Amino acid sequence: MIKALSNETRFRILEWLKEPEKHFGALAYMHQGCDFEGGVCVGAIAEKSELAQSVVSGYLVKMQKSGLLESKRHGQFTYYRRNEDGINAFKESFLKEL
Amino acid sequence: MIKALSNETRFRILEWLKEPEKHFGALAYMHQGCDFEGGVCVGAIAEKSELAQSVVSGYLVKMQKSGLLESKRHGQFTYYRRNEDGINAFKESFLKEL
DNA sequence: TGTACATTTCGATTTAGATCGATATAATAA
DNA sequence: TTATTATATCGATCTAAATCGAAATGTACA
Repeated sequence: MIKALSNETRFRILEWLKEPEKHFGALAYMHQGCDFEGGVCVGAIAEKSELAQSVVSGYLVKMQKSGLLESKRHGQFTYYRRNEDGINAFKESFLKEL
Repeated sequence: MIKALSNETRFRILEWLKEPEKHFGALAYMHQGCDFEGGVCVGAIAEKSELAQSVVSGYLVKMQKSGLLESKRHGQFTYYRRNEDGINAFKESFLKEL
């Protein structure tokens, strides 16, 4: 997880996803009431980060595997959002071990 | 600082330095009452990490510049110890931003 | 002063990470 | 079924990190 955070773009993505409505267009993220609130689709994150779509796709997979993000496929879109449980667990172990 | 922590050896060094007396020989670290208590010399850290001394020297410089460690030269030895202020500041900003 | 030892710096090599474009896969819509 | 769009994967290239041994620097001491 530390390695996932050690890249500046990946770090920023995690910040953007704290407030999707502030950083992404209304069509890019899933709204209140849906079954994956706060999730943002890959293309929107790629556009915002100004990196190739393939790069960002790989980043997101990596961040999910490390426990920073969680994802859900919805039709042709894959939505990613913060995995708050994973992040909090990381924070705790970080405070203890460091 | 995140990048400094993203290397496993560097991370372990920081852990070792939490309890120098448990991880290093009595001659390797500075004892209570001296002017740099808890400091461990480069050679001892290099030996423990099983990497070339030149590698570890570079690591320690990097960790100091990032704010994780502080150092003091004492004769021919350079002693390194945790920079608790820097580490705590990092923890705080980490909890807030993440 | 010159030898011994600790540390740092340097140059070279190997490995890992970043990044892209092209292609493959998956889902939708005509 | 075919064309379109979204995402994921692949192969190639370039850059950064890891790592080593050798040489340079700094310090102590005979």
